[in-house]
Amino acid sequence: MSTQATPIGQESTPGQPPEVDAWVGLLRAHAAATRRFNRDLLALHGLTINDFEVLVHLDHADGGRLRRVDLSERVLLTASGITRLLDGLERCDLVRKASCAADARVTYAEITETGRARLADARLSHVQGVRELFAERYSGSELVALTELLGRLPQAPACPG
Amino acid sequence: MSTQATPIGQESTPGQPPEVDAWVGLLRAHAAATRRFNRDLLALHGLTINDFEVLVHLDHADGGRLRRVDLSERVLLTASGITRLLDGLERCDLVRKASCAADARVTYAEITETGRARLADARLSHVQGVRELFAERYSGSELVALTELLGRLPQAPACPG
DNA sequence: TGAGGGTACTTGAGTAGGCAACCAGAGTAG
DNA sequence: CTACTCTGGTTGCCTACTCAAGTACCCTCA
Repeated sequence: MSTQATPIGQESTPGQPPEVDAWVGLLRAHAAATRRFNRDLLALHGLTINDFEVLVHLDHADGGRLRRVDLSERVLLTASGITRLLDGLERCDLVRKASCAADARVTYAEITETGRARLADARLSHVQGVRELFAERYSGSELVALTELLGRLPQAPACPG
Repeated sequence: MSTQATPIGQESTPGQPPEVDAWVGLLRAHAAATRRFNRDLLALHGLTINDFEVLVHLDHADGGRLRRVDLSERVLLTASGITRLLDGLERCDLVRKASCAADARVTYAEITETGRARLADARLSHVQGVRELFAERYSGSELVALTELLGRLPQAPACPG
């Protein structure tokens, strides 16, 4: 019984404090959107959302390469998560390893030409999908507001505590 | 270079259309918050976020029971996801099966007394955690706005297309 | 120079959850 | 009653990820 009776199909979890409502909303929104995008991306381009995000970051990075640590911060995966994700991308030849002259510990992940091509391809339909989903429901200023609000939350790179 | 230089540690993915920014924000916010809550919830009460949500819904439901289908809509898991999640909860005796007289196909998930107790327990600290995280960053009206905005997204129960 | 501690990454083991294929009961339609 | 379809649910197989432990390297500081 807020401003507007929940427009949702089900009552989500009534009577909760507003913080919890927001959290549940985030959870549901993420679950729904994620599933949808993942499915599309996977079906059309054989990439998961995270694969895609990683490629985007590499593509954008200087020299098309990033240290694994930096990647893991950017996409919020653990180090091991990144290792395995990159394993997959390497097998598909979308990414290759490169070593660092200055520090033998680091292995760069470097996007390949195949990777760039695949990304360009996927970007087209994925970004399109994202834009549609969001544009259908939000005005420009609402998008800005949403982004700003969401932006306040994250930044727990790996282990906040 | 928007209204306010990205307050984030890294530039996330600059130059994207606003819809994509919002989407990336959602992804990151979810990843960060989820990891944190899941860890706490798991450490303190041996529950995942989804376990918790399921218990909440059961607790709130009429007779403490719901059909699996309905549960899966509420927490946005697939049918199989729900089955396995409930397997776990049943093993811990937090939930039990109950059959439906009117329709032999359905098996209710019914919260047990142990389940209610565990939930009450977990709720305390979890809700507290959620409230803190959100209250730290949002005013009351911002919370409402955020919830409303997020609420527009979901509702792809299983297979929208 | 060599011991201690931090950092980059990998690996082993385990969990969550998706998809596809399946079964069983429920509702029709003939 | 049989046949067909729809719906609720479970199962097999597989992927993505996490955590914890381990390896290799860097960087002190004595």
